[in-house]
Amino acid sequence: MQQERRPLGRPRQDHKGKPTKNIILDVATRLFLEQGYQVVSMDDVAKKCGVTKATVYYYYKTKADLFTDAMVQMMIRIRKRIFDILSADKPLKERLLEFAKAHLQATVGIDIKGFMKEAKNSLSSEQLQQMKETEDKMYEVLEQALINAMEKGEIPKSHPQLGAHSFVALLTVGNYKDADQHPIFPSLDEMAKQIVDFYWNGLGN
Amino acid sequence: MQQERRPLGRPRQDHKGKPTKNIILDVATRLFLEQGYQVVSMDDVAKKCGVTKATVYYYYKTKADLFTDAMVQMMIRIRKRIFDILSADKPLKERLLEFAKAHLQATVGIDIKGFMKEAKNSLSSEQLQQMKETEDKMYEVLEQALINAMEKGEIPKSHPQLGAHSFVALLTVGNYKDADQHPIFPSLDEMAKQIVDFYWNGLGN
Amino acid sequence: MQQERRPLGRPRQDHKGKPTKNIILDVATRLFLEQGYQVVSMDDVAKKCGVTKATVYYYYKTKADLFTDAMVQMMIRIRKRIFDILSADKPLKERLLEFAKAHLQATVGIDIKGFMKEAKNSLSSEQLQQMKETEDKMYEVLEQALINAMEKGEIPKSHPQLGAHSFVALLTVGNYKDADQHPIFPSLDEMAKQIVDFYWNGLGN
Amino acid sequence: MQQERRPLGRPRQDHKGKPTKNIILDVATRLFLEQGYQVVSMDDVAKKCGVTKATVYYYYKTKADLFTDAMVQMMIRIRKRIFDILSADKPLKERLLEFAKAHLQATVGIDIKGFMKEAKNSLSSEQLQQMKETEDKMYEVLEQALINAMEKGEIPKSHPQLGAHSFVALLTVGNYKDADQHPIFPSLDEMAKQIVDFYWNGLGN
DNA sequence: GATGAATGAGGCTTCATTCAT
DNA sequence: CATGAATGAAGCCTCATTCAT
Repeated sequence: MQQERRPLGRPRQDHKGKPTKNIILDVATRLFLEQGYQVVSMDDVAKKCGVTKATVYYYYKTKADLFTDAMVQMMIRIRKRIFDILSADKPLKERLLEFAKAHLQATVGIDIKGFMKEAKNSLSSEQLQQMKETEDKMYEVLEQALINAMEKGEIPKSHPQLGAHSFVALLTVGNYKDADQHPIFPSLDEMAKQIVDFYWNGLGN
Repeated sequence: MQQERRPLGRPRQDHKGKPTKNIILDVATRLFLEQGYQVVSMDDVAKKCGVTKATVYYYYKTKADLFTDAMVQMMIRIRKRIFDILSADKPLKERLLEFAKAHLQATVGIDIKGFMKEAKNSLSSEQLQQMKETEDKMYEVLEQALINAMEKGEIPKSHPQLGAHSFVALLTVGNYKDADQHPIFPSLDEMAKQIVDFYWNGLGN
Repeated sequence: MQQERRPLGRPRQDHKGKPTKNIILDVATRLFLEQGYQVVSMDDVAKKCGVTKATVYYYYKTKADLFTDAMVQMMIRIRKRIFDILSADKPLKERLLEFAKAHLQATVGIDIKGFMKEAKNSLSSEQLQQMKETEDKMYEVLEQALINAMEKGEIPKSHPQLGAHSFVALLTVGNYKDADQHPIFPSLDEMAKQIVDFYWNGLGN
Repeated sequence: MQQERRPLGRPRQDHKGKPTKNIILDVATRLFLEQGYQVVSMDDVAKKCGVTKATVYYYYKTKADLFTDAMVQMMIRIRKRIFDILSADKPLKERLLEFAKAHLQATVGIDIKGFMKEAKNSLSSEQLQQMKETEDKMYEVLEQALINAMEKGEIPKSHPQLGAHSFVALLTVGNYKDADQHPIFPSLDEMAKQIVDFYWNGLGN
């Protein structure tokens, strides 16, 4: 239950102690996020884990299963982190700023839509459904925070679902780099601040 | 060893009007947008075109070439459409609304970032660069419209690049559907209006 | 999308004795020698082995790998046989005669030069180097026998490397057949004798 | 992408006045000798000639035809050169030395045996026969020179066919390079001299 | 003469998946 | 638990060849 606290810096290759199934899931998550569903092969996962393909299949019946589990678990973890950040006893704007910073620091941009399009032909409808539902729950956390803020009069009443999705959509702007690899703002903090300011205006404040 | 005679060669000119190369490019564009780079096979493209794989390779030396050309040409077309819409002699907000409607009507969400991540290991750096540059030019059209509006005092001065990317990012919200396949707003027009309103506030108006 | 169930997987152990990898290597060696690198396809090899292409790739990552291993192992075997023949306690000329007979009986003419030219664009430089070195070691065995004979005064002192290569070159004459399929001498033994006599003179005896 | 750009400024090989068919044959000969039958494609030949594949097919009905013609014409040219060299009014040994030098200077080692093995599955039996016959005629020139020398008492009487083939076989030693790319003798002239000396002894002189 | 367009066949390689051990 | 061995399917790409123009 207790999520291990990640020290700052890179996650290392060091799979000591962890049960094999967890190693596989972690490695798979990272690979899928970095390269996409199709490009990552079961053998890639196995090799990075230091086991054989057959072992991966021992834990996950199909690649689609592994992918679904990886994405779902990841979204659950993200939801928890979002929840923690948004539960702090601070003004909403400050909480959103922290949310933005955390999201932009994550090396991977979580583009569920993109992943779903790529995998849509390979996943069963149950699996797609399961991912969709987990994704929805992620957004609900943010929605709820907006609803609470509206009820407390911290922000004007408006469509909370639109608000939640807009915020996450705006965050993707932070990952943009132009043809010369320059991001829109040089520092992550500046980027986060600008996005939140823009968003805050958009909410009607 | 005897060679068998086979009925090969150029079939009688089958003039349906469009040159084969264009057919291929159009079909490929559609398939790539719908399913992503990896999932679409050269054979898929060929079959949908009613030609053989070899014919596709006659016009495009590699799958990466076909993909790059498809994406670049598409972005050029989109840029033209954006330019036309934004060149109208109307208040900016109305032009943006039209932009939004047009974009949401297009069956495809143009998620260049997602495509690039998926294809990044398959494309040459020249190809990636070419796509990036074309993408930048797309955004520049919107940026320029924002700059003009700022100079005319139609909107407050702010970071036009951020503004351009934010707008496009917000549009993606329009494609969202929840686990029950419900979009955030039932009608496209309503969706577009809400997004533009939100955006308009974000610009500081 | 539903995956179909297929009856794949490891078939019941079909122990004919030789491990599959050895079968593949042996068959590949024979095919490459008979037909050359380019003409032999991985599928040819697989079919002659009674396995599928994928099985061949399970043991050899590329065709070039399979070829290199096949040629190297073969040259090592040949070197051993040459060594055995030349190690006998007999006059050099008799040993050379036996060498010649053995070589002419072998169905394959070992034309490393030819193989290398054909494969040179397909092999990595490491692979070419490995083959070259193994080839050199083959010749060294014959060189050493010549050096020993020179030291014992059995033949006049001369350039042993030239001597070794000349002998092998002369042996290729034995495989010549004219347009009517007639060899130069009707019997192998006669052919061998004539070549060795010619060679023996050439050495200056 | 546009790929026109044909009309002006093509830095192509300058095949001046020669008729197209000759250009094709010359280019094909060179390519086949350098790389072998299988590796050279009709398109390779066409491109090096500055024409299209269809043009090559206009002159040669099949690749096997082109190959056969190329090889046969080449062997005829070689036969002429051998004939010229061997017709000089000099002692046989000197003529052989010149033969050897000329052969070793030619960039390509003419290994008909190797070519035939590689092409054997692709050529018709008529084509194989034709090449064989032309090859035989090449050797006959040398045979005849040996016969004449025997009749003049310049060399002992022996089997002229064996003598001819042995000489050509020995010449291949001149092209050998070890794993470090060192030939047996550093200079071509020295190599030729050593080979001819060895051969001369072999003839029984 | 020469070419542009097209094709069927086939070659190399990868991959998800299976199953006996 | 874990793996080694195997496979069918499919994907990318090349090539000899053909034929209308």
